[in-house]
Amino acid sequence: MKDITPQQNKVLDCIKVYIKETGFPPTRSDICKEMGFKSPNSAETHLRALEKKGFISIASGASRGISIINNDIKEEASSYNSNEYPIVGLVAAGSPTLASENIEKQVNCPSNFFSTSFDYFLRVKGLSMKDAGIMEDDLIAVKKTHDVRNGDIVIARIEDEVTVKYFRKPAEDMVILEPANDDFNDIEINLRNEDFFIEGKYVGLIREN
Amino acid sequence: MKDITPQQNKVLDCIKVYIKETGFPPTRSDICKEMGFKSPNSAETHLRALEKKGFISIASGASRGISIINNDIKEEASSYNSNEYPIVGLVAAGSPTLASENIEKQVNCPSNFFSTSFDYFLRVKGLSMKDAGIMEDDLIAVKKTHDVRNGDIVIARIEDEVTVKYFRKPAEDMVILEPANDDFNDIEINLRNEDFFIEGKYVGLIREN
DNA sequence: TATTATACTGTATGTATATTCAGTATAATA
DNA sequence: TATTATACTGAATATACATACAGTATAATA
Repeated sequence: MKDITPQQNKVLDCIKVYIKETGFPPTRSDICKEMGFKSPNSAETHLRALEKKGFISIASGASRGISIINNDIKEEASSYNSNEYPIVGLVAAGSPTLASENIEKQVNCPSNFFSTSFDYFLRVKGLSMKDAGIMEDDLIAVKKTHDVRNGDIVIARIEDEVTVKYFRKPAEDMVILEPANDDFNDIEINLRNEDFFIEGKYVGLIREN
Repeated sequence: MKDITPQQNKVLDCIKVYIKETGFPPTRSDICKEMGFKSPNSAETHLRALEKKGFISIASGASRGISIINNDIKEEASSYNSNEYPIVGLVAAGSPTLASENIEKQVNCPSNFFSTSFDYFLRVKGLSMKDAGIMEDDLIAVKKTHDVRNGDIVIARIEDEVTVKYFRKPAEDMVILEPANDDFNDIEINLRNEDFFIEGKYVGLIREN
């Protein structure tokens, strides 16, 4: 698809606004009023350009026969790609996080809800991340990844226990998990001795009150 | 609103289908083709009945000037219960909260996302509710209501300032707004002297990281 | 019983509207 | 340099369309 010019974009926007406000598309004359044109042909040529470039379709002969073609993938995703995401509890035993017995329920949520994509929600237990604003029973959106950096809030598994903490790696064989609450202590993990696994990364939070 | 007749409902459906398929509303003649009428006046009288009963509006003089009037209840019940909600900033001046200039953007969110329905998202400024897990730049889901109880987290306006705090009403003419942060002090409001208004109630929270 | 709402056919008409033709001007390509 | 795309004004016109008027018929109210 060819690039839209700034002026054509203005015309396209003005059509969208008109439809949103009135419920039906504008005439050439309506576009002229909105855009300040003095000839209906100004609107006509813009419409033909927008049609040629695939942004709208024009029904021949019909009045107000303009319809917006939604070929913007991102836009389409935002309006229609609403998916079910599982909510899992903080499972103590070393069973797979997403095993069906751990799934509390499925919630409907737009896939692009947070700036980063995510894979599931985790129901938080305890107040170890209180000062980061993560409270008991909050749902945190987790992106499954091993690529985490110092300062990230991670979902980690140590031996059989799953926990949410700040991540810090001061040495090649060492990881420190820091809570955001003075009542809790840092957890030091020696990667040579202990069974340690990064489940994923915290990318967002939802709280129901 | 008066009851719709079966035939009028057919006409209304046919208009909705036409809009969905073409992107613009039908003419009287189009309706005749769809419905099998032989006179444009058949469509006209149905349209006038639908207008009178509040199901559509008809722009006078405009071709295809039909627009469907959404009654909210029906939409919530039928469609994918996914809606656009506005995000508003904490507006200092006494301008209406939902005025377009205050709307940061619209986000798509299932309407039943939180256990309580809500009307808009408010972008939080400051850390006065930190110990309640409400951090700077969080989005709190606000339900517009005046019916708040002691202990609720409310969105209130004092004079020209909007704030989020715990609500307590120890006496008939007094309200105390309590922050959830030791660095902040309670706000006492004398309802007889001060301009005080409850914008709504906190029912949920979303954080993007 | 008279009136009003529903549910149509059929004709007519002014105007709203799409669309073509004729120009002017500028910037970007080939 | 010639050509094409963009960005307009201005006028003309065939037709798409809303809408009024004149009827017919049935069922539901008042």
